Amino acid sequence: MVTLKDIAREAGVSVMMVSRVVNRRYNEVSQENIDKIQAIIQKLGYIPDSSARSLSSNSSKIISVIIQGIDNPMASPYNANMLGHIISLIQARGYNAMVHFIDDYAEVTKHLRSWKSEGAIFLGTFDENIRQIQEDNQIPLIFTDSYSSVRQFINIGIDDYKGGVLAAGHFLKNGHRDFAVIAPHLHVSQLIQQRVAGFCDTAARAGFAVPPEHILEPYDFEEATDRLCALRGTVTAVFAATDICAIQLISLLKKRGRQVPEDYSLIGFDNLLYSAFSTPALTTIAQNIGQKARYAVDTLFHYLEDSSLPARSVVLDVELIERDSVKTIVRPQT
Amino acid sequence: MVTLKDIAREAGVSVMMVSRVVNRRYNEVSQENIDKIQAIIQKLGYIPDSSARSLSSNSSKIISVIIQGIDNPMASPYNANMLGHIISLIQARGYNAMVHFIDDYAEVTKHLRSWKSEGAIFLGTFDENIRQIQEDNQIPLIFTDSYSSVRQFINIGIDDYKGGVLAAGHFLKNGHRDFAVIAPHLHVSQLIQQRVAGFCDTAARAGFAVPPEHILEPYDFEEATDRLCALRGTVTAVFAATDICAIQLISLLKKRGRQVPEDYSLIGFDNLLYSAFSTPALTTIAQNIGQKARYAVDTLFHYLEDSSLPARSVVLDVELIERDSVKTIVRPQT
DNA sequence: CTGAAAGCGCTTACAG
DNA sequence: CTGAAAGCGCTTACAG
Repeated sequence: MVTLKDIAREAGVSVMMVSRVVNRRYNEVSQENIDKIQAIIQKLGYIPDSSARSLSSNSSKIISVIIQGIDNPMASPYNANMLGHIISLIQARGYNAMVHFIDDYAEVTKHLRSWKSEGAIFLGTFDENIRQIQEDNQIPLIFTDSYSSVRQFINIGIDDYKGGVLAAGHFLKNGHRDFAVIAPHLHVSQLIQQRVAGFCDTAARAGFAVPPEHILEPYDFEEATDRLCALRGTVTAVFAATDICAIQLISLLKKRGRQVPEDYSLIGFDNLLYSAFSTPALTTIAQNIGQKARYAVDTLFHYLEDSSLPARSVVLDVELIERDSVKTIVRPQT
Repeated sequence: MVTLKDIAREAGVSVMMVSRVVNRRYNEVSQENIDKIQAIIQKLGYIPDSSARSLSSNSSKIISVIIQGIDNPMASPYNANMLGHIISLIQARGYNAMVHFIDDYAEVTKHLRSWKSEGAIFLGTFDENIRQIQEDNQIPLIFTDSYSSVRQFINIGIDDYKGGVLAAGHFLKNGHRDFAVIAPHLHVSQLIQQRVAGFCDTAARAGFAVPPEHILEPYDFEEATDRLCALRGTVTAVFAATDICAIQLISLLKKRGRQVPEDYSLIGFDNLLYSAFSTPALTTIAQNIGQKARYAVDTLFHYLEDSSLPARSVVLDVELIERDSVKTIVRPQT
């Protein structure tokens, strides 16, 4: 292994001179030495040892991405996309990305500390543990899509409530009055709760409240589809709180002889790539995942540069993407 | 920050004693000291410094996952899934996963060396650079889905050729004779070439060779769909070398007024989650991504434990999953 | 079972 | 512009 010492010996200078050149502190070194040392670095293929650097300078150049769930959270295209963008952006800034799948929040601290992570970005629902995580780790922590009563925390999220409002509004505009909601993880995820609340509040305000038994939290999608089909009355419109849920629903309804949008109109949430390719193409609430990732990383580096800044959260906008999964019901004049 | 020294002072023992306890070398320490030291570790919330450990012991406990492409390679559900499984498995063994998106293979060495990665798993097409990467890095390197003329390299792949054979066989069995192939990255990816070769060889052997102009390498999918529709003759069956390609094709054909399977029968490759939910559900060649990830990680640790083992590659099996995207053509007896 | 010494490869802080 | 010294927090190798 080639070390600073090797370069120094070869160049006939001190280790410090080489260190300065490696770190581009060129104004502290004569041009002659810069040239000589760089040539030798090149020749010997010197690569700095990051762990030594981390130990002595107390800066690791590591950013951790903490993802909730240990059973392949990448099966979610949303997580996969966010992670992909985040890693790209971290790299582009010359930092290294360490990824951790976490179930037990106590693991978070262990991991962040042992590698001296300079900051962390969280994907998933950490709502309950945000306070504790923050107390244990005095580095910039960027949460995404979190809702928490903690006053000071940095969150990059979207306007989930508005998404629900838009979905309900679109159904109402198209003549729908009998609604159902399919909301995975409803009881644990405030994000899902917000989407559902936006939807239900809007429907109720228009005089068409969603009965509680029409709000389904799937145990699995097969079972939820059965429950949906078994609902009394004549539900014509279904709001699925995630696209993954919506896409599977289309296929499962089809298996039961029901068509979207003929039998059920459907609106999803997220605007994943596949939503455009389903049949029918899915009308959905779009969020811009690339933008969200960029905000998360930019915000993190913002705090890395100035840790005294006040905690500032970001709420990104959402919009309705109209495709083919909502049918218009023409009602007789009353 | 709490260090070994702090624990040692508090316990009235040497730093070495604490180090032994931390590393569970219990047979080298009296029970009395074990108990005392563990209690203090607990009380002070000691977390070992990984960079110090890496520097002094020359073992980092880091495994790098190198993924080809810098423009969000996670947009590919295949990559996302593999990465997810791989990270889970690396973690489960008490190692840390560092993820790097790479375009320039020279970056690989820089990254692996600077963090003293103990091993690496590669996703993507590194075929051309495998030899160089291996020469530069004397650690276990596990490639996936690679084809290379390098004699000694470890690859975890699937039987891509057989996948093509199965697809062609299924079409033939269902009465198809006029074929087209859509193969993204055909000219750069030997993996795709294998799939196509298996398909074309089988068709040709049955007397229904695929004309070269029927083998389409898409620039983008819109354009490829146009080219497919414009083909002379009466193509009835299309082999898409990836599911992503197949799913988009279904939707793009529909926009042009052509139905799958009525106008074109279609077989994909990979059996991604969404293949089951497309309309029609996609007949495809299945590979087991979880299994492939497991082999990759198991093989890596195998070599970590005994670096003298000979390079051994693994070829996993594939199978045809019949769904609804292939129609049977009944031909008049001749 | 226990501990003092040296060293991993780098940076910080200082003196010149 | 240059370099000698000390130290980051741990482990290795050795002596007892």
